[in-house]
Amino acid sequence: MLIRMATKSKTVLEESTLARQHKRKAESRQRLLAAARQLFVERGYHDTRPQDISRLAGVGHGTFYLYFSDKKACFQAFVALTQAEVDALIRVRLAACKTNEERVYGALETSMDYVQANPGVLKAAWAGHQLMAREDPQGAPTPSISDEWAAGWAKVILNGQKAGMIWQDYDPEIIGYAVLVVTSVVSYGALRKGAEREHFLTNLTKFILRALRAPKASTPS
Amino acid sequence: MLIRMATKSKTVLEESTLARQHKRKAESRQRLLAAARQLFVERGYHDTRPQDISRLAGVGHGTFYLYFSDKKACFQAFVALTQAEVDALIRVRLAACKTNEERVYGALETSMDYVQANPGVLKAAWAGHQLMAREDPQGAPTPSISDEWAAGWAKVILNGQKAGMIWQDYDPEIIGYAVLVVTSVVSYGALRKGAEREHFLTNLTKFILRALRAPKASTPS
Amino acid sequence: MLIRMATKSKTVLEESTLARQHKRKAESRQRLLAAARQLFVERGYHDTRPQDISRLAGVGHGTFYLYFSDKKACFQAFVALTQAEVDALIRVRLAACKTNEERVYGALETSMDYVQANPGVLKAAWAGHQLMAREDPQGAPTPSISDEWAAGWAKVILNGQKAGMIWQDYDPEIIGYAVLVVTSVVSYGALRKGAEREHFLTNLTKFILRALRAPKASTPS
Amino acid sequence: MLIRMATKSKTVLEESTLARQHKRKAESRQRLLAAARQLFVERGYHDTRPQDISRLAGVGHGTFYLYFSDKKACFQAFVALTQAEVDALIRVRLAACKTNEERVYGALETSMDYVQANPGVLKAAWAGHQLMAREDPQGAPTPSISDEWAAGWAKVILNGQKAGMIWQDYDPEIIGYAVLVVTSVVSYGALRKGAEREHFLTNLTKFILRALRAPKASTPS
DNA sequence: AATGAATGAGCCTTCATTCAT
DNA sequence: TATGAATGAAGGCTCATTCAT
Repeated sequence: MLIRMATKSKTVLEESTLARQHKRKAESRQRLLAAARQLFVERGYHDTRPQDISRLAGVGHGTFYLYFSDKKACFQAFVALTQAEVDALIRVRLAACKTNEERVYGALETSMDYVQANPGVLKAAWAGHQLMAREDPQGAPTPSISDEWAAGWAKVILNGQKAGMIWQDYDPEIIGYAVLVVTSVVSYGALRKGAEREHFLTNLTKFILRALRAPKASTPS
Repeated sequence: MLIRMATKSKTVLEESTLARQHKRKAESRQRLLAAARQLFVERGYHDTRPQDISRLAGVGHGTFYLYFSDKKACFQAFVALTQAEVDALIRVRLAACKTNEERVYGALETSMDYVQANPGVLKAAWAGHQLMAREDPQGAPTPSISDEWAAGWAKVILNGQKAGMIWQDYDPEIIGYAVLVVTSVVSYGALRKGAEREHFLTNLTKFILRALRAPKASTPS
Repeated sequence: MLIRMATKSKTVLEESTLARQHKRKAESRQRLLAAARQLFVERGYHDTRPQDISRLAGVGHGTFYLYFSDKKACFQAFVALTQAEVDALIRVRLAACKTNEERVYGALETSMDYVQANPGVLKAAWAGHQLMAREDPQGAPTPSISDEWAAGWAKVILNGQKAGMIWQDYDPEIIGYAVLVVTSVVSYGALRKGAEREHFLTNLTKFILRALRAPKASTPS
Repeated sequence: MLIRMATKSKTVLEESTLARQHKRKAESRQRLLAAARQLFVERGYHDTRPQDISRLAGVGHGTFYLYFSDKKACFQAFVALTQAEVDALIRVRLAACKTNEERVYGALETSMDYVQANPGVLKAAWAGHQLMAREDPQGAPTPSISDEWAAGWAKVILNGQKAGMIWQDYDPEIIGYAVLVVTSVVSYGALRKGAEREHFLTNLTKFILRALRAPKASTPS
């Protein structure tokens, strides 16, 4: 009995030790990623050193390389994280939308919310991503953040066309890309000239909707 | 006699030397800029070294610093050159336009022509420009290429509004930026999927015009 | 009762634990040494990290330092082990030899057997040993593997001289070293050009014996 | 006339400038190689840093990489230099030899002279060379110093066999290697125990000659 | 004006070792 | 005893810039 208890307690101890280590490990990665995000945003890819990230994260230099094989790998993790965050937000928002108006407005507003809550993050992720592509032409052609989103818009447009809501003569892929680009204006221009959020959003939403909407309703008159 | 000859020949020599030097000086700068453009486009800002530019230009390493105080200065010269080129082309084209349709289509076509004639140049100038801005936050806030163009579109839009051709509820600055961004799609997406030039151009032109054009209902009064 | 049981079981537990611990301790050291040998041979001293050794041995990184104070200490343990192995084999073989012919042939064959059974081990031990010597000039002047073996040959030669079998004008130490070096050829050149073992061995044996054996003319008197 | 003089003097100036630069360039390489030799010998390959070499040579850190693409490349240059030096010395010496006795003795003496004049150099070149081989298994299989020399001995032996001076039952390649290894003893053991040069040389020469010489002359008696 | 050898601060990365558990 | 996350000094190398000619 005692033996079993001892054995068990030992096991418990080991487990808790392991658990604590795992927790610590996970924490370190989190802190590194948070620091990386901050610095990549503030200084850009080339002016951020692994050392800086480590110091800001409060860990040793070498620890960085326990979690990322590379400076590049760290950046890609940052990009992936950002992409996943925005993607999740938009997905949630769009799920509740029924009309294209709502979709466009929702996507724009969600992006803008994210941009305002995380100033510069989307811009940094986007800009750095372009660099990566050039530097490593034969490396795994990291699927661009934008490509997936543009494809999403293309699908929305195609559905709109089938329903007669969107001009039939559009090429969904091209226009999908155009819509994406307009929505991306929020990540660059949001805070310029103190343009107010509402004003900004309304203008862009109208712009897109008017460009898309087929003159069906207006024809029958 | 000997003196006069010497004097004269010296003067002549100096003149021709100076002339040649000026010519040579201008030539060297040209060649450096041409080399810089090629390399900045092919490799991007960070992966292009002054030494590479000099070698490609066929001049000594040190010569680079006779014409540019800095690597950064060289890049800015490249950006300014590119901007001036495109600007001139568009200006010429738009001068002959009478309707907004023509203006939009003309601007898009001119940009696309430039992009196809100089693949990657606009993209490189744009991308690198963003880097500069971050790296030197207090330095002369280099006027963005895009800002001027966006302002141009804003003016076009304002005029259109006065003439009742464009929705009155648009903020010219914001929509000017949106139009610019859509036109910039040509510099990124032009060659994707072998989309044919005509197809691409038509789609984007329609997109912009439909977004801008006010319904006839609003014209009367 | 409970106490006694507890006490007894505790004692039992301790004993078995201790026993197991000892066994485990010995096992861990063995496994580390085996892993170290493999890696030192495959990659050489500088390209083998304690972490690699630990992983290959299937123990934690820190465990390495429970058994070796140092990476260097681990290497020296490996060298000592290798030396001991070969030494034991040769000692056994020579014990049964009566003539110098047998001794030379036996030593060569034993070395070659070892080299073929453990490819690269002797070479690695030898090469690494040289490094150690240079890196730690004031440290305990690790007795060279070769020095002891050379001394062994010197003794053999001296005996041969006394018996009139070996040239009297040889300096046993120098020639001992020469013999050793020739025998060491097997560890470098054994597998070159697929030279057959027999051929190789015969050549080297003849070479050494002819160099050593005194002419019969000098025997009488 | 004056013009031509001016032109000419300019040309002369340019030439002398180029010449001086070339000279300076050559000098830097020389100094770097000399420093590299000293440090590789004193500390071995792994404990010598490019920085150390540069500092000892009296040039900047980066200058090192103007002359050697790599630390490894620098070491290989050192090895090649050493090999060339010894090779030239031996070649000169052997050219004047008529008998094998002279050849063996000459080669040994030359090597020993070199070793005494440049203590440790041969040893360092040899030892480091072995490391290189392991570290870069697929790299250009740098022809070993020893392989060429062994081949040289093999040729000597073959000729000796044709002339009936050397045992017919030897495989020239194997025995060539054995002879080389014995001669290499001088680079390792020369200064051990203060063995006197003459004594050492004589012993090794006898050893080799007795191993090689066929008992022709002694048969007819 | 032109050259190109020289410079050295600074970057990314590795790895032998420690220590909290 | 055993673990493995954490450490940070040190290494090899790059490249924007200077300077003697």
